[in-house]
Amino acid sequence: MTETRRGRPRTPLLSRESIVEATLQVIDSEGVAAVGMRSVARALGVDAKSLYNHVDGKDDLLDAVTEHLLAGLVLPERTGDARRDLHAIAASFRDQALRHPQAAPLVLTRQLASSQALAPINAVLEVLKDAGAETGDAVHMLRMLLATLIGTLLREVSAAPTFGSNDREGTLAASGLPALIEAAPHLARFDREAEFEYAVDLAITAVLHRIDLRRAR
Amino acid sequence: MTETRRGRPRTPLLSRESIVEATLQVIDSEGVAAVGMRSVARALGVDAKSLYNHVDGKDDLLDAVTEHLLAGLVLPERTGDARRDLHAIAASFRDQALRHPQAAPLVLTRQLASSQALAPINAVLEVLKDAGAETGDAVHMLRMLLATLIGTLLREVSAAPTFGSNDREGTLAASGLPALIEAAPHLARFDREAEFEYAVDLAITAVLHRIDLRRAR
DNA sequence: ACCTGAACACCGTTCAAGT
DNA sequence: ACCTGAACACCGTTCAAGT
Repeated sequence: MTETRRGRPRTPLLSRESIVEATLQVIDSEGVAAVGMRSVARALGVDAKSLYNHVDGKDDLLDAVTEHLLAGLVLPERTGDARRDLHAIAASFRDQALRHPQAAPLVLTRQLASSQALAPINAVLEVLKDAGAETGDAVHMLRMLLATLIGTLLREVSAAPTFGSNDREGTLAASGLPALIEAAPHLARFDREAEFEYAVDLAITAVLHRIDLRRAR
Repeated sequence: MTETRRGRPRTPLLSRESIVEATLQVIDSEGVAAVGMRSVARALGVDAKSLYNHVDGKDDLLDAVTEHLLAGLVLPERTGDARRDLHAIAASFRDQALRHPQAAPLVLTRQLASSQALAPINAVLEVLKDAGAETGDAVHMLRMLLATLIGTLLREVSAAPTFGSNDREGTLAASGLPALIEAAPHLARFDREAEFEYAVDLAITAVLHRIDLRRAR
């Protein structure tokens, strides 16, 4: 009966964006394992069920966070030097992934068909193509570069097993494995930045080298 | 008072080993997300709380599964050919990881100081050293190889974003990104075995090439 | 359109029993 | 030594309200 009654508008308390930001707060302060409908809602001073008006569920929430992070990636200007350009793309991906270190596993691990994820892919393909790679090869190279990048970063945020960093040397020394014992001092130290540079540089070198080989027929 | 009374021995229903095996059954049939104290106990016809007599909690249970899988890795015989040997180690790692495809993320992702994990590390270091790598370099190379291996396998079991496989070409075509559109047909196909060979071979080639460079001073 | 109360079917884990 | 009943403090999610 009173359908025409224009009630107070009441600006909405929540939005997908504000929920994503609150989730990032939870992740930054308590880790990704602490993310839940209830914890995120608490950070917003709201009931957990309210989130369902803006988000499809927990899984969709985590997708939204991942997408948000990927969207923040800033692609570097092309310089014309393939090595420099690939390096710059990798570096900006790393920068973005490490802006919220606790959230990194999301970005590195979640399968996302999102358009946000496509821009960096396109950028890498462009560089490879201009460097002389045939399209089919470029895709294989892209995948190899991505694998190295992801594997390296996963390790850096220490969610992957590479057995170094704070492995106490004792375990290694007690292993009875000679090559391991000899390398123990090196395995015990881990310079994140240097390790990233090393792995990415090696991968890029390999790719560019292979392009040259193919071009020479 | 009746302490001397030797009651029926009653062979225990559970063991750490049997629990691990039941967990693998759950993982194989319902995925790693379905693992829980209750689901594993159900597979054993036992109450969930009983598991706590053999396992420290859910996290320790998953560690035990990871360790069990790593322990099953069979290292190949050395042939003297570094390339062949590295390839064989990578292949046996992949074989083991794919024996329980749903469990692969565990093996690829869980930080484990376990001695089970050390044997393959030692094997790679040995090959690199015999190929002429200085110990410090060998550790960097090991980490790079591992990163590529893990990144590739994560993608293969489709827990990592590389944007191919069943990405419908439509999304790519609609992206408006030229290099992506051109590569769409290649991005849409993904031969697991071939992709693995390609990435691992590229990484191994890069490492062996760098060893040669260093040896030449 | 957006938020919540009541409610449901789950979790992992502790601890005091029981045998 | 090993297993469980009772119990606790959690989960994600649905649905029928309320405004």
